[in-house]
Amino acid sequence: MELTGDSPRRRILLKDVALRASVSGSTASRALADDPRISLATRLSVKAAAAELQYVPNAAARSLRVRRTRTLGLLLPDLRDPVHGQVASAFEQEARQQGYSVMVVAGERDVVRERLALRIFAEHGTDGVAIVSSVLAPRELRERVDPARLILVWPDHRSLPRHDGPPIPGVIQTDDAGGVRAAVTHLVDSGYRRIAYVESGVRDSNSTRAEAVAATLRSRGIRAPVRRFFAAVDAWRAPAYLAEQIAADLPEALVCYDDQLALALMNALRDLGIRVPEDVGIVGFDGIPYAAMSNPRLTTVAVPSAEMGRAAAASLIRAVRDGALPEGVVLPVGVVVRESTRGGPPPGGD
Amino acid sequence: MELTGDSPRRRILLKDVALRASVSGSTASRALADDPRISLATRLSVKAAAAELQYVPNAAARSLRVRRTRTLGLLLPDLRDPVHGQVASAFEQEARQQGYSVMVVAGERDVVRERLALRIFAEHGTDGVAIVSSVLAPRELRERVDPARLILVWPDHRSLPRHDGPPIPGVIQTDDAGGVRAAVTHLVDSGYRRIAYVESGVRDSNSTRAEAVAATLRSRGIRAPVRRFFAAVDAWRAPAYLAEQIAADLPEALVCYDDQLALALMNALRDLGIRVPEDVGIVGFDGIPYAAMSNPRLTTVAVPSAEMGRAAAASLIRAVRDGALPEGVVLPVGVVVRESTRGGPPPGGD
DNA sequence: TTGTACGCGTTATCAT
DNA sequence: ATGATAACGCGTACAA
Repeated sequence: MELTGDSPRRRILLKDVALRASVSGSTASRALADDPRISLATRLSVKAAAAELQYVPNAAARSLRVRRTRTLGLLLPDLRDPVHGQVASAFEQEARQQGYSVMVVAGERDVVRERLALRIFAEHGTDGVAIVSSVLAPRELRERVDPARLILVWPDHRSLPRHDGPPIPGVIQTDDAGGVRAAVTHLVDSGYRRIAYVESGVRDSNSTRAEAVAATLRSRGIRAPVRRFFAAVDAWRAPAYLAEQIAADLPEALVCYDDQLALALMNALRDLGIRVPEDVGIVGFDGIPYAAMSNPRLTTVAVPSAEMGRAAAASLIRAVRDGALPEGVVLPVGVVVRESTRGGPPPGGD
Repeated sequence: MELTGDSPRRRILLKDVALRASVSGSTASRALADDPRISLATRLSVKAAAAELQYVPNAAARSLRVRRTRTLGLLLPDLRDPVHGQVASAFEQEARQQGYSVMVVAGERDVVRERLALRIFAEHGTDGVAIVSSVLAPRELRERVDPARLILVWPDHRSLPRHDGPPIPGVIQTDDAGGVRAAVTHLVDSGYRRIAYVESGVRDSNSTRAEAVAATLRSRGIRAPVRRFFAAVDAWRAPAYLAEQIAADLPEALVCYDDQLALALMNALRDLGIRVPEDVGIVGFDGIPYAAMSNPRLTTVAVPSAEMGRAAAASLIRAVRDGALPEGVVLPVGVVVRESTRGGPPPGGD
């Protein structure tokens, strides 16, 4: 069976290229890898042959040999919300620029799905994995994934040491507490006193923010306990009930778990005839683009989501290359004062 | 070298499992695959061994053999915007539920990057690929990717036959023109006459919408040519200049390329003292969640983004399984009337 | 500078 | 019902 049996577009193999360039398979392989031991002439002719035949190397075969896939695993809670979309986007972009592909899995804040994701990554032999705000404990993560090839993108998390210690290798953190502190300081400086926090779900990041609100108020000598409202995880879809609760005992300002919730709440409060910021000040968290376009524009604690994704990919690739975790990073988080709180700039800014 | 040489966590192989269960490699393989020829007893004992050893199969080796990767490629323009985030999310979710992993690449509306993506998919041997609104022509796509394993998620696109013909196999379309028609009809019925379209970039989907606006107005006997404003691709980031242009010759209503642009414009017009909908009506496109939370809430043409992603994954998997493209799909697109146009419901609805 | 031969871990064919 | 063996496509140690 010679050249005859080429049925509908058989896949081109390395040996086809080699044959065409009249060299051996190994030479072809080396030529394509720009091995300096191969003469420039043959290198060129092999590449020409590869181009003509539209040769595409088989990643499976290659990774079976070299034990690397040039693939990264990215596990995050959800691709829908702007923050994680931004993180994923930046991660993928950085990875692609460095020659890595990325396999994404949305864990949906579900333990089972997250474990499954890790298994999938293991099966596919991703060179490294990055995990964004998982519900699995860091400890379990490091058990299931080679810790030397694992980057954690973690908001200021309770189960990790506080950010004011040294950065933890392989961990990208954000100074959530610092951001909240700045926001609450802004509120207090603007004369707000009766400040409430609107919680969301039961995630750790929520507690961090709640505690930061309370701590800052305490440090400013405001003794009344901070009022807390509880929103379901997806409350932003149907915030009417929550808005009513809040309206029934309206504080002077609301610090919300995130921008989605803040925007939804602002929207629902409007239906109740409550004006922002005249009747109540509102502060969000995340700094999504829509926070800058709402009416009134939302004062928020802005997190560098794109930088988180980029840094995660960059760190992960370095970890893969060096075989050791790079320095951890703590990214700054700051308040952006807009129109939903008093003391901000006059309308028209931003 | 017996059991001694197990240096830092050697990876567990199938033969380790086989050894532990005292069967051959082939039996182990079959047992794990639930091959009925293997006795139930050995099947169980093999699985037990695999579990104890935490065996994880090597996908590279497997796909080298079986020529399938249980991996899907997803190429889309951008993971940042809500629409594609939604599509990606639904795609990944459906794929995962059916046992497939997904490799995403953002093409960023760049020809080179899109071609690179296709090559990456080819190298990794994805079982199929889905392409969302690419800038590459369908023709080129079908040249570079096996057309029997290629799903196109295509808004009502000029280079494809119109949606009112039969659906095209392997293509998920949306009835963009129909949606725009409904929106413009709503405007005309509400008394709007001088209607302008705000374009974005030079993409085909833009033309489809622009033409649909014009055609609908014509069919309603409005003879004045529709005024067109031109926004750069990323105009929503800095819409002030565009807003000034529009304000200088204010039409009665604006139909915008998409919601982001509409929201940004509404925001910028506000700075110019122009009220919506009193001074000008605004219609968006996409139906992103924030359109429902703006002030005033945005009237928009809603596209079923999640369903697009889900359908794409489902179709692709069927294509992979059956070796042939499933029926095409045309998804409905409808106008959602809110507060940014007159004739909508009174404030408080939605 | 280039070619030969082997092995990566798995599944499938063929024998038993 | 199970085992031995070959093959998937590539990279590389070794030989020439």
